[in-house]
Amino acid sequence: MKTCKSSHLDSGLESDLPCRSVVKCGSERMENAAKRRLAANARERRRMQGLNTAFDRLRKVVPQWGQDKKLSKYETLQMALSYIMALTRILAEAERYSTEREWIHLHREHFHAESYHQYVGQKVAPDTDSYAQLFSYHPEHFQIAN
DNA sequence: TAGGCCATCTGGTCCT
DNA sequence: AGGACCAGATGGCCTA
Repeated sequence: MKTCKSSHLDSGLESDLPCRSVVKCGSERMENAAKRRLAANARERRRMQGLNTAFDRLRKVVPQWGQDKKLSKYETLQMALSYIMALTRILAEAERYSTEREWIHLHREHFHAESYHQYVGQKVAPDTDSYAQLFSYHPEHFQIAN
């Protein structure tokens, strides 16, 4: 990379250039470089903050297994992956067993009786055990998918 | 105190 | 040229 100093010395035209002295030109360049660096740092900070906001939003829609500690970024991604796959599976099942009666009957066969009653009677969110049956990711013992 | 997680800085690369 | 994205380095904080 050519420096300001060397280009000025190479040209030999000092009086017509905006930087009258080599020292001033060098310091201005360094000042500009520092400014650009600071601006880039700020942009990078904003970018990472945006990324973290997205992770927070993802954490809110992904099951947490009643954990008081929030999921790490890696765990959040793994959980989201499993969650999406589970929901996809449920949708596929629902399509296959087209009527609601058949679909509920299917789940009575697959879930504990108490989960079934919760689902049918109260329409409340299933407990975490039922979730655990639905999809494979569990924070304590997940494996890297490959 | 070691290990995990995270934020930030930084230089490189790619894209517009 | 400047911005976005990425990966490596570094240091701080927290927990077992």
